Amino acid sequence: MTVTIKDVAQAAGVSITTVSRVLSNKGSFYSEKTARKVKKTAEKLGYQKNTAAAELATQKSKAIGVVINSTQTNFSNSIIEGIQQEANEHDLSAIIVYAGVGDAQMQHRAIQTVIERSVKGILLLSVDVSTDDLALLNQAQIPYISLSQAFTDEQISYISSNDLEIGYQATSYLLNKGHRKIGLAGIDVQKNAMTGRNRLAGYEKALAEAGIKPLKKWIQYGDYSYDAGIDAMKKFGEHSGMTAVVAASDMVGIGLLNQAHDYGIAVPDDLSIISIDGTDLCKIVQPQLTSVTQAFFEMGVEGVRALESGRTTKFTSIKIEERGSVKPM
Amino acid sequence: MTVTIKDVAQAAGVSITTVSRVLSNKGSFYSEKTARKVKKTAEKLGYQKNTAAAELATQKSKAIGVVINSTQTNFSNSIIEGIQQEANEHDLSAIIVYAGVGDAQMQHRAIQTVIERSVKGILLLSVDVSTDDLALLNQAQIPYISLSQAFTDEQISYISSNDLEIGYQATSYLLNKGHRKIGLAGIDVQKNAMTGRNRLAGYEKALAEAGIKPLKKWIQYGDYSYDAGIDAMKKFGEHSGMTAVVAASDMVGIGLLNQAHDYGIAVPDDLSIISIDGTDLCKIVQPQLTSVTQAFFEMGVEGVRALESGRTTKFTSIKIEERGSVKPM
DNA sequence: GGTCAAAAAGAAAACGTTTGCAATAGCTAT
DNA sequence: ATAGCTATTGCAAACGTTTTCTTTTTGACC
Repeated sequence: MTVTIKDVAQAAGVSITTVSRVLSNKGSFYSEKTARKVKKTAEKLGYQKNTAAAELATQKSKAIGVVINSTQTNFSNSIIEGIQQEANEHDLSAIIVYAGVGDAQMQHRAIQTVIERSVKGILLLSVDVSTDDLALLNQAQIPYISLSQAFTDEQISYISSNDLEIGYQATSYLLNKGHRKIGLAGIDVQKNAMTGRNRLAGYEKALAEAGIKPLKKWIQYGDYSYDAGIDAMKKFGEHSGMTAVVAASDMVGIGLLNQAHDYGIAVPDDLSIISIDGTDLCKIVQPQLTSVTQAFFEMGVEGVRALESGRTTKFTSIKIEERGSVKPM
Repeated sequence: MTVTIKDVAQAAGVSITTVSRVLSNKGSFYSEKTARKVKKTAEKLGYQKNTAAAELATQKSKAIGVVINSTQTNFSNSIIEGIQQEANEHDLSAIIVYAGVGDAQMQHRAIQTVIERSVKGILLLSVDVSTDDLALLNQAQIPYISLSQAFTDEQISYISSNDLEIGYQATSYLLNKGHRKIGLAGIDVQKNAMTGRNRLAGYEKALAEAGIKPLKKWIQYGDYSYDAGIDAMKKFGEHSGMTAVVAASDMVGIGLLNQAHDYGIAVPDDLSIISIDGTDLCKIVQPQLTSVTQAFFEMGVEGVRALESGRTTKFTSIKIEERGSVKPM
């Protein structure tokens, strides 16, 4: 029923070898004339390549697997776009599979799926790799890279922002604006990924350098979500005495913003907020959120490049974008 | 290097047939004892199935292809989650390919990619199918369904909201609240998809039933984006006389909201806004946006069900969610 | 026209599964 | 013990490509 290379060969009056060579552009093993003929009949017959067969024959895949944790989706789109663009460049296709949210079993299964498709490399998007996952990954002999999250475990390569630097710069920025009582909201320090712990370390470092010891209540943990922002603000309370907060993500920043609004705390007049991520969300709230912006698109691009060229551990750039949510003391 | 079914067979002292049957759970063609033995050796050797080979042999795929237009990404996540959940249910995996934004060639190529992987079905997410795409799709003999967008072309099955009804209900809701001068912002009526035209028709129908003929300037076209919302509000101007607007999407709604804010127009006191989509974005702006909420997750679920069961054209439910952006006259 | 190298084309094996069919082993009923 | 089952196992072909190795064709040169 489906038309194969064989049908094309027959119709064009050549061997399947020739058809294969023409259709996969294998240099100059054929004449221009036959090439034209083959291409035309292929077109006419509506031939579609069978990737499964090709990959089986060549023993290599033209696909990269992307495993994505669907929780923090507001920046993963940018990463995926970066991946997609660079993949196109290398004539690769991306197979994206969702790992659910916080479901260890589903996540394991997602990894399994891409491995079984014997992709040439795996990109892990905000995936909190477990020991089991790691074992599976290593056994499969397929290169993999974590995107946007760093791990202590030496064997996990990653491409991400330098989270310590993020925490440090965000906090320093506020210090430079004259703030002294600075909070940190929404970070998660329980995960395998180092993200939360590193940002916290950066925050503490900047504060320490300024001779400030943060009160315990200045630091509110959470899962980077909008609700975590709301909760953090509630924990801070209406009269915290704090003048500025570093939000662990844009969503946390917005949660903070809205709860502050409910409390009648004006941003940035009464409270300054700087959020981490710098996605488009920052621009659609009022006031717009000043942010430490990460280079998500670039992470995607660099991810596939690293897969192509061998492993690399690398930080992507960050920059502070000033909008309207921070005011000097 | 990679361990195959053959290695497992050898190590376990059985034929590859038996291994194949055990590992793919083919009923009771083997004894419990051998099954255990095979499974154990497979595990020990770190065997991973080669999906390409399996799909080639069975002539059928356990994957569905999802082609997604990356523009309107704020609701596609929900759809994808629905797809993913239902796919898991059916032991299917989803291959997601991005079609870029408004790049006809890249879109065509994305469709090509999933076809070449001979998936068992294709889901098109907010893809504005062109004539060329359609030809390709039809020729491939693979069932496909458009999600979230309907087309006039009879041959394109779709699962989406009833856009006429959306426009009608949104407008009627405002009419019931006593509004008379009602605008419509951000719709696109140029595309192949009927979305924009249907919503416009619903809007006009509701107005007509109330005996109102909309002024030309009440209707502002756009591409469903945040900027389209900003632009629309600018076109409306500071003194439009309108008391309510239907926004073509949440992003448009937020654009409207912010530009209104800049003009010193209070929402909902001076202007009511109802937006179409009802994603989480509605809840993170101030005031929260009242919306006609679409069942995106359900679209995803129904999409893979339809692919499993044969084609269906079907509308998913919509409902109005009252939040803070509409006020009775 | 004959020689020879280069270019073009083809035959066949290989990739790792699944599966129809054949073969064997293990029973039960005689 | 034997025929006749059934439950289990194995052989070998098939899936649609790619690629190595051979063979054929072409055409440039004398």
